[in-house]
This record gives sequence, C-alpha cells and structure tokens, in this order.
Amino acid sequence: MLKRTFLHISGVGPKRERAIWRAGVESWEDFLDRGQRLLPAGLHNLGRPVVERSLEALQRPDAAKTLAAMLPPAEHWRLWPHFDRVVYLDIETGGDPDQWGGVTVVGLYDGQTVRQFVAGQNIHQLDHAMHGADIVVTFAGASFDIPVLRAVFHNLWLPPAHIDLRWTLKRVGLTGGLKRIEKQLGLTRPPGVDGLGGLDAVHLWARHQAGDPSALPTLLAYNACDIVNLQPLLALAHDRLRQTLLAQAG
DNA sequence: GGACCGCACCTAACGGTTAC
DNA sequence: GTAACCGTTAGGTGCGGTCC
Repeated sequence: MLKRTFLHISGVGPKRERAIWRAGVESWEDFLDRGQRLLPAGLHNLGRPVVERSLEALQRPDAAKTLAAMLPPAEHWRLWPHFDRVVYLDIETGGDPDQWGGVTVVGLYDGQTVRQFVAGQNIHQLDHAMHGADIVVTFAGASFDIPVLRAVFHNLWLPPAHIDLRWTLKRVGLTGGLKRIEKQLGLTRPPGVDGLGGLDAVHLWARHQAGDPSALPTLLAYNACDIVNLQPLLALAHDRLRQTLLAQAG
C-alpha cells in the first residue's frame, strides 16, 4: 500500500489519488515509467520529484523517518508492514504525580516479546528499549500515551511514525473503546484480567504500593493484554482500509 | 470558462483520564 | 456514576488553483 501512496504530492488528496490509480498508475515505479503518458502533465511534473525522493528514501536506513514526515499522521498506517521494527505501546497511570508524572507501567511489544517498565524499578530503561523502532502503535496514544511520555521523559526517543489505532479502527467502522472493539472481533483476555479497565489499573497500583503481592502481576498481565492485542487489530485495520481504498478506486 | 478538487480553517465528536 | 477536560481526527465551508 505504501508504494501506491500519492497523497504526499502537493495538491493530491484522496480523490486525486484514486484518479491516479484508475489511470493505471498503481505504484511509484508506475508513476515514473508510465505517468508521463497516463497522467496530466502538471500532475506528473509536480509528482515526479516527490516520487523519486520516496523511492530513494526507501533505500536508506532512516526511510521510516523520511516517509513518515511526508505523510499526514492519519495515513501512517500505510507504512506498515513495510517496516518490521514496530513497537506496540501502552502506559498505565495513577501513581504519584511527583514520580514519573504518575506513570506506573509502560508496556512495549515488538511482535514477539513483551517488555514492561515499572515506576521505581526499571522505567529508566524505556528510552533504550524504544530506540531504533520505526513505528509505534497505540490506542488513543496521540491524545494520551505519547503526550504523557513526552511530558515525563523530556528526551525520550520516539519512533518517527505513530499509528493511533483509535482513529485507524474508526475509519473501518470500529468504535467504542479498545476492550469493546476486542470483544466485537472475538479477541479474548485471560480470566484474571478480563473485564479490567483503566480505573482498575489505578487501583491495582495503589494495592501494589500498599504491599499486596498479587496486584503488580495482575497489573502487568492487564498491560500485556493491551499491547499484544494491538498487533491483530493493526493487521485487521490495515487489510480493511486497503481493501476499502482499492474498492473505491474501482 | 465551468467544473472539480485540495487546502486552510473552524467546530463537533470521540475515548480516556481525572475530579468530584 | 457523572461531568469536565484533553488532544486529535472527521466533517463542513469558503477560497483558490488545476484540469478538460
């Protein structure tokens, strides 16, 4: 889907992009090879340097950074699955605002391994763990997780591309919060954490602080469910959006 | 030159968190 | 349990540019 993208050309929006596809230009290579013949001259002249820059960027190690900067945030989903350094992220809050800004747990999932960072224990290792990723995936992270992390960790390294599944899923008709969407799609959670929500995470942290030995493992299991389930949700949203766009193009 | 389309701007809606 | 707040996106509108 990434190489079918022409939205980053100035003057090209969703409708004009679909017109480009309908004209028979279905990739950046198509644009350079056949665009002069198939597209209006003005559009081709305007788009050619942009498409050339995009193809060059793909060959470089910092391709995600370059391409993410060229695309509007709502279209960052197109970068996946072209980049395999993806981290799924979720934070829990409710702790002491004077310590780590109230952030209690940060969970990262790279598609294979869950890593969790706990306030007062190993949360300072978060920056190192995040470093090198191309894409960070969250649910509602654009308005919560990312701004909070930026505020707490002033020099935190963040991946150049951010996919906020709250908005990506909304575009394919899935709304109502993460847990409800998971249920709609048949994604399950273990009995110990099924039914828990953000407020429960706050209570679990308070119980952990009070000395309850079972609270932190439950909180970590809840956080792990949040991040692990983001992966199938992203795959589903990507496939549905891709199918929808291609169907609209006819 | 008319029709179409993208951009910029503004407002509403959304989901999560927080405070009461 | 409810309302307020936050930041982002979606949708509507008017303007200006491009295409046929």
